[in-house]
Amino acid sequence: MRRIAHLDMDAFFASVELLTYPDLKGRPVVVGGRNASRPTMGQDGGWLYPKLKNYAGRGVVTTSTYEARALGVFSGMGLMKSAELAPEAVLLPGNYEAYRHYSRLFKSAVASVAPIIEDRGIDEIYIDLTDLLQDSIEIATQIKLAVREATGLSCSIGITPNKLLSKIASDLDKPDGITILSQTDLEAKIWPLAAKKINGIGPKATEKLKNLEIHTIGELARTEVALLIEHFGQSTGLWMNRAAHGLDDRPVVTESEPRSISRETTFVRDLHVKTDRNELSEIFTSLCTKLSEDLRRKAYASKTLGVKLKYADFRVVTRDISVPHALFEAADIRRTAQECLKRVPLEQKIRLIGVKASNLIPIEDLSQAEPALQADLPFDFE
DNA sequence: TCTGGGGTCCTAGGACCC
DNA sequence: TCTGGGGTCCTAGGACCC
Repeated sequence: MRRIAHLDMDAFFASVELLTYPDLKGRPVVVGGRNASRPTMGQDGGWLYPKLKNYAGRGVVTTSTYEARALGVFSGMGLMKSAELAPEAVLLPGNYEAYRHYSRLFKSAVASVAPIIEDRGIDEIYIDLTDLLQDSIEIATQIKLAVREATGLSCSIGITPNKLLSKIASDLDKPDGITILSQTDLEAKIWPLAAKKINGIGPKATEKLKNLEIHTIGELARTEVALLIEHFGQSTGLWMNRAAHGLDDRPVVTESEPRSISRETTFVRDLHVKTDRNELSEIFTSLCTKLSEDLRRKAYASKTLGVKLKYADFRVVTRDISVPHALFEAADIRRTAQECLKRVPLEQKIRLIGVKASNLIPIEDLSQAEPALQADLPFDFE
């Protein structure tokens, strides 16, 4: 039997901000907004904080403190809408360098206790505890202490036989909690929960399940697998059934290569190629330059370049193109992405543009004989 | 002035090859 | 003059996650 932990940092971005602004502790605080202003120092040496109600512009809530969540403000919510719910809440712009710094700190603190770690983004990880000797409760306590000593931050931990259950478990006692479950807890602790608590069941699937009168994980577990396959297809249907029974074989993956690297930006106002050509062109070039820098820094070249456009009405289109020789120079990216752009309808106003590199080849593998050079053999020997 | 940015994985049709 | 079955790659879109 495996023993897998899921660790989730509590309100991570907001909590990092509270380290800088400790007097905000206990108040509703929201992180988000691209051009939100930083707090300024007042006459008396105290901080003056910008309020949510004074923000104007595009943008969503990235993280909110538990006090803000109590007012109905959650991640992903538009800032203008959240200002109606919590006008007096403090709004801070994101400081991603600081978040990455604390992310590295907490992950290395965990590694000092339990080294088999799967990265799941900036604020959460899976940990394989199977080969450790101590009780789960002891390990969890030790990990939380190490994280707190390294960062001053709290986290919540779930420990169960697999990733699926641990992800659910870590959410059951938040913030600063520890939840340890075994398969025998399934009926009592997991089945009463909403089906969307299963990682992988999102808004669309939840809606479809609701139409089948399936709301909880228990109801999902008691549904004939044939019915699930009928509505969701073979692989999703089988997976949903297994998930509802708490079954999940996925290993903790400690290393992986990136599949794609991308840059995108939403404009302050919607733009049109006809009237805003120069501005668009400048933004497009700058995205290509940044993407090139990202590729160089991570030491990858790309054989498939793509563009993404979001129209004013939120429709999204993508176009991509594969090239015979992997590239990473800004000028090459710009030229190739331009080819993709030519195939996108541009009659309407645009709110977002993005550039993506996929089919990534590590730069160190690049000097190997290029397949294109060998492709010109005169005969087909088969 | 509702709705960010960076990712992963899956599906599905068509081209092309054997 | 009529019909295979695999396989891979490419492209576009969509669901989902943090």
